[in-house]
Amino acid sequence: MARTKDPAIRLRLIERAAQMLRAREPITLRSVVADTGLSTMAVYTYFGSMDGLWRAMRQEGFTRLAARLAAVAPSADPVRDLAALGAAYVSNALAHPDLYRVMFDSGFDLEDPAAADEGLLHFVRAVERAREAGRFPGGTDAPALATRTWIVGHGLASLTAAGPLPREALSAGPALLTAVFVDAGDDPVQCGRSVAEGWTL
Amino acid sequence: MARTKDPAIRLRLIERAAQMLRAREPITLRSVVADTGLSTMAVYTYFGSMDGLWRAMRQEGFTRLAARLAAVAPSADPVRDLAALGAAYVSNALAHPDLYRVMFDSGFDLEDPAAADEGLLHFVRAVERAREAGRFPGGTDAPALATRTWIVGHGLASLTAAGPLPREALSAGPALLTAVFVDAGDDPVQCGRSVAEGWTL
DNA sequence: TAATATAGCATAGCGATGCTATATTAATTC
DNA sequence: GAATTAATATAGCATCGCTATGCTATATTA
Repeated sequence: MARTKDPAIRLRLIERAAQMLRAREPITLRSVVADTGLSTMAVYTYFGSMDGLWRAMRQEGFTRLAARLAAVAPSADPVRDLAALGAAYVSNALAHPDLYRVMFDSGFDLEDPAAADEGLLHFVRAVERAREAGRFPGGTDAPALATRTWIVGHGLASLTAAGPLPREALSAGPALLTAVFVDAGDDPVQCGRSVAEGWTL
Repeated sequence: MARTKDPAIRLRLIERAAQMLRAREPITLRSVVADTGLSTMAVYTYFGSMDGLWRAMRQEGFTRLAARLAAVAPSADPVRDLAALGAAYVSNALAHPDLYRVMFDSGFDLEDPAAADEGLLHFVRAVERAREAGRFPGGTDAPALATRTWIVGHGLASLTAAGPLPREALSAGPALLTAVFVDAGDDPVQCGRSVAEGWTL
């Protein structure tokens, strides 16, 4: 047929763009391909448009987040794990604040929305394990409770990593998670211990 | 001296830009002044740069939000008022999702940051009234508790108005607020009533 | 009241942007 | 090894934000 696309080039462009984003350098059609030996057409071959490149970067952000959440090792205490997941979520946003901001820009259009759902799934599974362990006797279903945890994590991450709140505001994390989990039926004292144990930034 | 700036022109440009933002039309230097009888220089006279116009729009967003929160009439039940403030916050984001997104873009640089603080102050005062009413016997100080409420509100608003969550996710609002307020020491039953009463979208 | 100073305004143009049309190159298939 | 075809390189287009320049209108002053 003809010469084929090289996936490595695609990854190199995404990585380079992410690096420029971190360095707060302007990401333009010509600047991303500069010094790479590639021409501007590479962007259109691999991403269709400049918007496509941004979309791919968002995707990459969610993929990395999912990997970060997957690296949280489940323990015998599922509520501790939930707090650890929340901490990992916020920690990821703090480590890559600009990428985190881009992830939720432009109406959340991704190439593969399932990658974002996969991240939430880690929370859902932890909630289910907590329920099986009898920690959440309340009637709230697992996806709803996982979503509440996500809402808290996103609010905290968004306002501290890419917003007006100072880093000290991160101390609100354990308190908020404890409040949500106790509301779901967990014992206040035990919950406080579990959250404190899991929340490590 | 010379001819003077007309504040009305400034407002007209901001309003027009906000309208184009809502209509999802591209906001460019030339498009904002098109059909207004003004030249492109007007933007630089009144805002210094295109970035200045965006900054002014963010400011306008926070001003409208503050006005919206100020319109929440305090009642005899300060916890109800807190929920009402939260609902007003989310409701404002839902009514102007694009403006809300812009408000938290670009590193949160505003002309007058005090306008944003003023919005938070409504929450702080409501928390103080609740404390005086004996609803929050816990030791958490008012600003911290108000910030927690804001974090929850922003997480909910950000993910539903300008994010991936569907409108049904708004039902998490009362549950989250109740969890936070009960954690602060309020009676669960009374708190549930107050929040349900105040949370009107 | 008339001259002057000055701030706002309109115009034109610059460099840079995202994108596309066209020609060239290189890899695959027969 | 020729034909086919997709990826690449080049050049150019419309438009972007921005600024230099000259003009106009108003406020101050004599």
